[in-house]
Amino acid sequence: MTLRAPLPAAVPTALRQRRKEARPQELLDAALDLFVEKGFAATRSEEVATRAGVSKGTLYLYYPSKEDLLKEVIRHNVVNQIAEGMEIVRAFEGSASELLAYVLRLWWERVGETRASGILKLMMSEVRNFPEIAQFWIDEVISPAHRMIAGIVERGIDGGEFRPVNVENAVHALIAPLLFLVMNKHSLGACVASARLDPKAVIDAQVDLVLHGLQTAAAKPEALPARPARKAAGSRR
Amino acid sequence: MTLRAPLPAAVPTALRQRRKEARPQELLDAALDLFVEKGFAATRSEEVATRAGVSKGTLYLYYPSKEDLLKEVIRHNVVNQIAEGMEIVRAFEGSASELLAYVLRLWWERVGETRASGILKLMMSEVRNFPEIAQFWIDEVISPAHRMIAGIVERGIDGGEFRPVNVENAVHALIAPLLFLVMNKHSLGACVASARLDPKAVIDAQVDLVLHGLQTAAAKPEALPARPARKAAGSRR
Amino acid sequence: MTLRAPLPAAVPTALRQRRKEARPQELLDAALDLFVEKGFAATRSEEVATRAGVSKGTLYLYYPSKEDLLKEVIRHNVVNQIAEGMEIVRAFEGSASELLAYVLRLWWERVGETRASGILKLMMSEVRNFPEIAQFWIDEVISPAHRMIAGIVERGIDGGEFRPVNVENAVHALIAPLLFLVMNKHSLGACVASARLDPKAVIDAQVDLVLHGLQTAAAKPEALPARPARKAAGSRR
Amino acid sequence: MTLRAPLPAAVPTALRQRRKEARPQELLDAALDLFVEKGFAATRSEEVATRAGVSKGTLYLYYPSKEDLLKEVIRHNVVNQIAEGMEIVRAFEGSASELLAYVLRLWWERVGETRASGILKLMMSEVRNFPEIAQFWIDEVISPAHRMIAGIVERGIDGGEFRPVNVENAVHALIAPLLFLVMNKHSLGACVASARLDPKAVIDAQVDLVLHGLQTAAAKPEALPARPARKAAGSRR
DNA sequence: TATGAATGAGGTTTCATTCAT
DNA sequence: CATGAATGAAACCTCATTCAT
Repeated sequence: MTLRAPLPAAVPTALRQRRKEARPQELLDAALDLFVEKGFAATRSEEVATRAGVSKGTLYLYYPSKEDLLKEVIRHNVVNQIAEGMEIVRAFEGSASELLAYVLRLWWERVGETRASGILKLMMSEVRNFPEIAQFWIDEVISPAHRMIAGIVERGIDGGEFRPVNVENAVHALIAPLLFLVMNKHSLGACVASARLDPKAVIDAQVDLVLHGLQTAAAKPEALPARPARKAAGSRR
Repeated sequence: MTLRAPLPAAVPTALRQRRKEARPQELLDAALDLFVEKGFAATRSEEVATRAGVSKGTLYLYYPSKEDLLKEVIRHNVVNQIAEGMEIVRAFEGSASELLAYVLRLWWERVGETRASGILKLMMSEVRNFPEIAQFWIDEVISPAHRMIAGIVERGIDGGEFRPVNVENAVHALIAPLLFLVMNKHSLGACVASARLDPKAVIDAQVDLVLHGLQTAAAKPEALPARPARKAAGSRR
Repeated sequence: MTLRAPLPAAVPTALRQRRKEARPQELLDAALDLFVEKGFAATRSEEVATRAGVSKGTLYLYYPSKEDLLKEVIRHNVVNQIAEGMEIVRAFEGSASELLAYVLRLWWERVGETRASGILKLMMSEVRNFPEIAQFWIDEVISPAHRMIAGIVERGIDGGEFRPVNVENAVHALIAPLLFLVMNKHSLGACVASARLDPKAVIDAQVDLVLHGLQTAAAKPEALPARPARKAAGSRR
Repeated sequence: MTLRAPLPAAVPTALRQRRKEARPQELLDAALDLFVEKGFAATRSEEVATRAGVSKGTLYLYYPSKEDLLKEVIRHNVVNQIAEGMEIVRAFEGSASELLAYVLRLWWERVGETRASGILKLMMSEVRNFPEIAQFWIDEVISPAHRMIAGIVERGIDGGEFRPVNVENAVHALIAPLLFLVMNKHSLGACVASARLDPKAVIDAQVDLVLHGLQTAAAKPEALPARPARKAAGSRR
């Protein structure tokens, strides 16, 4: 929670200009962090301003109300996350198993590890107070993401690589651990060091497990080409 | 989420007595529902009182502050959930696969479907504001639950029924969809009908998938004795 | 601007009860005084509360917003002022001249001299900011009052006591000085002692003048039976 | 109340020059309009600037504070209104009745109909918040105006044209309807079309009525030479 | 015990004013 | 001179908590 010191009296033009243009982004970032950390209602708008290095009044120069700020935070952190993913999926040439493993890991690097992952927690925690956001979220995030994962699973089934499972449920099984990791990162894991999970390990294990579960007997051997499956070893607790 | 009508003017003594004894439970239930629905900060203590059918002042006769109420809500909804589960696991005589399937489904019926599931969402949303709860939650819920599931997985591995996977990660893979379902139930699924998942189907699919992933080749055929594995059929979207 | 001292810690029941019932009236009175004195926008809601002897919060227990308070102030001070006047007019048995003189003087005593007269200034100053009040004001005050005065003038014309002037304009001529006195009372007259008018004298003079102007030659002599017309004397400045 | 469009990108020097010199007047006009319409406290200084076609900062280059702006608005709209009137009165050669009728009608044309009339409403509404203005207003407006009207009335009495009434009160009776019209114009009449009065008709009627009331029997017939007295006829409502 | 009127600290938002450009 | 981004005091309003009954 590094609080930036208040602006010195005189700021050179160049810097002022740069800051002005950066303001919206800085405010949105500060707001996202705080909303995720403390919840929307428990975050004071002045805190957001202070963390972004401006005064209370300045925040209201950019966003007309705290609620508008929330909506903008969501809108801003949602765009185009999916489009890019779609492209990657389309271009990928390997097996469905490889693609799934790749996509899940990539998502963690691009979203899970970044500040944007907080949006997930924010939505989980706050949608019920802002139901008009729900549909937007479904249309922009949930549906495209489902379609993308579903496409991969279908590709695997069609190519004989996966068992003919119910696609929708397989999608849930693949998405659930990502959500699990994000929630851990932004709740318990943020409070208690010992509760913190190792995301990459969990994802690898999940990929291993689910692919094992999805694959037909014939496809099994090549299951996880990228990284060797971790054996239980002594860490079993 | 039964909203009780305001008390009629004259309440027979017997009923009054009964209600008086039920007060704490009613207050805790009302508080849980509202905290889960709107978040702790966004819930007014008067709302809790009103939903429990008492006046604002009465709430403070039972709980000295809103924060104490929150803690009591959590404490109250956490006790004994685990002990019982442990007993069931110990007594179970079938295969590890059967036991896992049984435990997951049972948990959904006993917790997921009940008001108590909200505690999970509550913790996800609020721990960071009440870090002193975190350790309690870990000690009373996370650790025992992990140990319980881990015990089953280990039993399966030791008995040659499961591959020798990393137990901890397998536990996460098994728990994640439960969390996924609970979060869905209490966030998006509560706003948008079309986003609502069918929990039993998701759990079945998850059990199917993960057991497939866990089991050694030899154990495969009997995977899901209780219910037939759902085939993808035309529902694949 | 006598500020009542804050309530002592313990107030006996009887008094508490009495005060609670009196609250709305006390708040409306305080609000009226302050809105008239400083204007709506320049009056802080806490001032209203303090002048009524309660805290800020209490004000909001009775009126959900400052604007609602204003509307209630207006509504409350407008009712039934007119109905009573109508009755008096109907029952009056003397000449139209006498009735006019009587009604104008009575209005000053019943309204002009009381706190309620401030409503007039309030309306003058604030209607444009609350146009939805305008029609209410016209329907409840302006129109009935006009009809009442017009009735008297018509009675005088029909009875040959007054010249056949345009009734509507005569009404304006009769009402204007009342407004003039009210505005004086609540603006300049409230600031500068020397600017303060003697309302009764002004009304008498106005009655004298307008009746002289209205009356036919035949009716003249009895013009002002109640009080002798003031001669200019030396006070002419 | 001409709302000026925002300045085009490039303004020819000549025009810019002209505008620059006109700035103070434009700002004062905008301020007067807004203060009259919304009240001093409810008018934001940015609105004034915008209506005058300049930026917020520019306003402060001309007037050091909103309150100073108000005072300047008043001072500016008050000067010389009176001096001119005095001259007219001195030069007038007709009867006192004619002069009164002329002066009242002239005032309406020169002040009542113009933006400057708003100053009256502004004073009524705001003096109590700015008592230091009160004396200025009395000295510059009230007293001279009274003296002027009083002079005419006295001239009439001295010449045997008017009855020897109390001059001061006669002055009030003559001024009241002007105030009445101004208040109507700037309050109810500005909100509700049906409440709008016809100022010239009201003034004529008032002149008619009061002259009738003032004049001695001998002077009566010539009462209103300029315009025919309006008969009640069917318009009596 | 139960009530609900009252309180006032604290949050959201506005806006007069400043100042670097 | 003119601009408009930035400030922060101050206004409106909320709500956790108290307390007399």
